[in-house]
Amino acid sequence: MSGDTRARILAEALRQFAARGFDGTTISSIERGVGLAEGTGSFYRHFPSKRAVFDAVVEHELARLRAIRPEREPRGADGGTRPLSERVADDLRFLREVRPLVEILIRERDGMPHVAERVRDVLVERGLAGIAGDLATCGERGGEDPAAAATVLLCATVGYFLTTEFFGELPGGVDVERYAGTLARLLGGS
Amino acid sequence: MSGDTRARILAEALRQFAARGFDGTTISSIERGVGLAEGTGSFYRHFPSKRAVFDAVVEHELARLRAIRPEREPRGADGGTRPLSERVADDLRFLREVRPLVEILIRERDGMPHVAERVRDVLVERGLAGIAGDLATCGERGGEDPAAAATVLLCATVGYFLTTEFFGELPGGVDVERYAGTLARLLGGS
DNA sequence: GTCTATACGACGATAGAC
DNA sequence: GTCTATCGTCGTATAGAC
Repeated sequence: MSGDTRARILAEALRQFAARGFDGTTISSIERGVGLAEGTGSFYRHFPSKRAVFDAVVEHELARLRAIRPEREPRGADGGTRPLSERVADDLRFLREVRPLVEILIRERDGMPHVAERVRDVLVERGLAGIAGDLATCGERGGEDPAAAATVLLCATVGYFLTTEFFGELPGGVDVERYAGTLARLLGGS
Repeated sequence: MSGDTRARILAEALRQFAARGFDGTTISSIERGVGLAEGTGSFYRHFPSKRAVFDAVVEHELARLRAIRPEREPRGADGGTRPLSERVADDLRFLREVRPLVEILIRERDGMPHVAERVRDVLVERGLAGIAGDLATCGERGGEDPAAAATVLLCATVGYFLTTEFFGELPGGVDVERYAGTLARLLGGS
């Protein structure tokens, strides 16, 4: 039960960094969160510094997200191209998993530009490439400017996620399925 | 030159709160930013506490944004309905003005839920209502679900803003005009 | 591996001279 | 209205007993 204290610190630190930021999180509050006595330096038996646990949290999250990122243009045997609306719904589910790291990135992106770049790589770069592929393999109209249409698809997806997560429920209460369906329809997919 | 120290503190505090957050901003750094000697309590001759200047900054920004928010469904004499793409570009220009307050809101939204609600009102609520009006007055197709189409328009606009501001340049380098034009075309507007 | 105790610095805030 | 000086508190981190 005590051998995995390091892992419990990692999970607790992720929660607190995402909720209250780096400065708003204290060693004492992490200790309390994992059941250690507050104010004692027991934390330091597992990590050498606050910054060290922060870096470890980011690395751990990046590795986890790379593992669960939805596959684009599946190379599997089925080969069937799923409707665009289902792919948008996939992306929105994936974005929910990314939320803690995005929360950390938004608060702490100054002073950690390398992390910003790696998150950007996982989310934006691969997202756009995959979305452009979606539009192509679906054979849908991208209009006269398919590259810009792919950008619209990406921004509309990320925008729905950020707006609902950071500003609360959307007016009109458009849920994920309805949103994904409408977006796909506007882009010409089913 | 010294009578407006209070106003200079307000402007400097806005900059620092947006760039480094509430905790990351110190009274000393504000004093230094406005030319006062660092570490002296001169700040306190103008505001009673750090929290007080924070609240004043938020109020000041909210008032400024309400004043410059782009008018929807103009009641002016011209009466001409501008193309949807120009309205999207208007919104994106407005969002650039909102950036400091959004930056503050994203970092500090816990512990100031009333502010989150007021910003949400200025941006999302009125934004959606105005956008729905845009779609209606433009007489464009919203597809089979005009309300959801309006939500897509809003999220695509906010998403472009947040993605470029927080994650840097978009891959493919789609600029504002190209993005606004493509988005309007997909929604059926010119 | 967890505790007691503490050193050290940073920051918010106040008192009071000028 | 700005400065000098200082108090109190909190947070990171370390030393060392158990």
